[in-house]
Amino acid sequence: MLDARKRQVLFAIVQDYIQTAEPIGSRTIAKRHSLGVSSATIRNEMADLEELGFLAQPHTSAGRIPSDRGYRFYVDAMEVLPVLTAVDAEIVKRQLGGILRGQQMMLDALARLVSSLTNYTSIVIGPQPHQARLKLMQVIPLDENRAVLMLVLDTGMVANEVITLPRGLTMCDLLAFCNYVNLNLAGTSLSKLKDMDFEAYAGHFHAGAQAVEQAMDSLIAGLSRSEGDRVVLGGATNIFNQPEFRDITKLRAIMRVLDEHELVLRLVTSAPSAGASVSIGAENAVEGLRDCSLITATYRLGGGQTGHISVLGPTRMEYARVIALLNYVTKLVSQA
Amino acid sequence: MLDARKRQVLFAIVQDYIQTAEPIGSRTIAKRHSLGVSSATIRNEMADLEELGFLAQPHTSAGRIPSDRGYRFYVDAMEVLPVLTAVDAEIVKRQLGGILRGQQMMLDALARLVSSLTNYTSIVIGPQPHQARLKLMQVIPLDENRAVLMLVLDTGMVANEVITLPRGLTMCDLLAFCNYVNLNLAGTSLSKLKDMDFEAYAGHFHAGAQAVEQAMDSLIAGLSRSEGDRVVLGGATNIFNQPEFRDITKLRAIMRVLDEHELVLRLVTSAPSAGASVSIGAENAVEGLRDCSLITATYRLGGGQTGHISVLGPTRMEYARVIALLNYVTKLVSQA
DNA sequence: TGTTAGCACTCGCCAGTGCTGAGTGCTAAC
DNA sequence: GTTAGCACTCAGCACTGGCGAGTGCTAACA
Repeated sequence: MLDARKRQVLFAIVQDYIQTAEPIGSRTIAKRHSLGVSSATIRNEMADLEELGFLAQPHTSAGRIPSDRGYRFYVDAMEVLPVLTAVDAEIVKRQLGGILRGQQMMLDALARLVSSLTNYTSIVIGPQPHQARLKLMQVIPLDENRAVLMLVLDTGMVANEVITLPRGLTMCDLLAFCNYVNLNLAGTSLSKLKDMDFEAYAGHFHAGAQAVEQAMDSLIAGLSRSEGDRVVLGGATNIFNQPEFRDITKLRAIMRVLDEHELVLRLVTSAPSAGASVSIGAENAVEGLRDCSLITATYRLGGGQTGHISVLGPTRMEYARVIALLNYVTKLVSQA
Repeated sequence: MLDARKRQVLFAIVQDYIQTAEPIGSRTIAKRHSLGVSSATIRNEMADLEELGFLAQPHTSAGRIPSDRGYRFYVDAMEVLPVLTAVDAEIVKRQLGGILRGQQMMLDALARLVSSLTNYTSIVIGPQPHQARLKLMQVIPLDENRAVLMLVLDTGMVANEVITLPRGLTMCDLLAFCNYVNLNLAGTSLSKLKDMDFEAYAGHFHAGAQAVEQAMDSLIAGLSRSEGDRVVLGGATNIFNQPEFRDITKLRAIMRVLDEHELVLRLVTSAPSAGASVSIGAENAVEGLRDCSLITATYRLGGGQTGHISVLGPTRMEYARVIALLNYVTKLVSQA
């Protein structure tokens, strides 16, 4: 597609621009990278690359910057997976060890780790136990008319809610209902539970059936939400440090996107799940991320649960390093 | 302290500046507020007010803007509590009703409500059950070597964690430990539990005592964290809309403060808890909030639990409206 | 004694100007 | 195919003068 020298020139520009955030001129390349040709030759190559759509010129007499397509070519050309420096790997291993030792995975600690290592904003999506099934329901009386309702899934996930007994519903009734659920619904999948009508099950109470129905719905909703809504951001303020976002309107657009967790969830989970996937600039479906790149990697826990870790930065992103990092982190998380 | 006309002039400037965010000139006041005197007289008053420290002049030939002290005087002078407009009250009542109906208080829904009504950033601090006591410990086996450990407090708060049985620790041992805890530690306060050494209690197991100790510590830490770490932000991006924060460095300073939840917690909880407390500009101990005002109100649930709702905005804030709103919201929350 | 009109003065803002330097594209020579 | 040289372009910067909003001061007035 591109001859060897064009690739060298393109890669030189991408790498320099990632470092400096300044348009790169032909003389700069001739000096900093020893390609063995003069700046004039590089100028010709650059003109060709621009015509092919790999480079862009902010204005007539400025240097060139990579276009989205240029970055795309650069990323695709990294046929060998970029490797992590030993230092980075050591840091990750040590810190991640601490995070994973606790039985519960701390999504926010994970997000913080990734963002502090990359200096970009990180997005962590918690695992979604699609196949989770009801293990046990429990009622724990607190006093005469309050009790904790509790649902436990076989994945170990727990939802609980305090219920105040409405008139006509006794603690005994509630315990009976609980027994009934345990006898008949243990092993039912979360998605089936979601569609279930508990008012019918609770129907043999004289009153208070709706209250029970309402509480159960809320519990199940809580469980399914804590399934999908597990979007955690890390280092959102790192965006402020990028010179391309010194313009406040761009910043605002990005922040607005990050605020909408459902949107973020869709964006991240729609990435192909093999290895680290990169979407550059306008490749992002969302208008506000037109100047951003998103790198997403997937981790897999036992039991078919999967989650994602993403890094959001400007298109001028340290692709190699971030990809290496995400691959490493997801590998370690998956092994835990 | 200030004669009637000086107060009128000061209040006029504060109110106009809150609306326009532009320095206010003497002619503007003479026209918009019918004080019955000419702009020249107002100029004299303004010069006096500046000398007294209530006003400031961005540069020689600009209008005046209120200083921190000016805002402070304005706020203190609202001896009658500002009232909420009927429209606002209606919105709050309807929306808050929905939020409070669910048994668990949804802190983030609350934060969203307050920020959407005020167009500022809101900070909600969840209730801290200082006096919470252990109600019950439970072990729910999931399979041969995994179980959910669960602690329930008398407030209805629940913490749970999946534990994988280490070598030498059987499910029976774990259940025995659980019984032991229930017999001996029910009714113990959370703060005491925090200092407790469970390894000793679990000591009659041949092995696995540390694993239990570790899990218990993590559970208790989780409970005390979900006690205090319940800092929820709403509408953080609203700050972007304020013209005074078009400068990105100020914005960054504020965001950095908001990112540190412990700092925010200290800041908000240190406010005097009677009514709505206002801290203006440099009154905020934190450097980054030098240009902000923070209005904090406290809500009280049953059982001595208290929490806070704050609104963070520029010093040029709609004090009256926000104070009225916070008073109303905290009243409704406290009644629920 | 307080209030007011008038006037000179200040200063931010804006548009226009000229200069500089970085970088390009083209051409002719190697 | 490569290179040196040169004319050209254009953003950025500093400087300028005019405009307008607003002030402070003074002298006259009630």
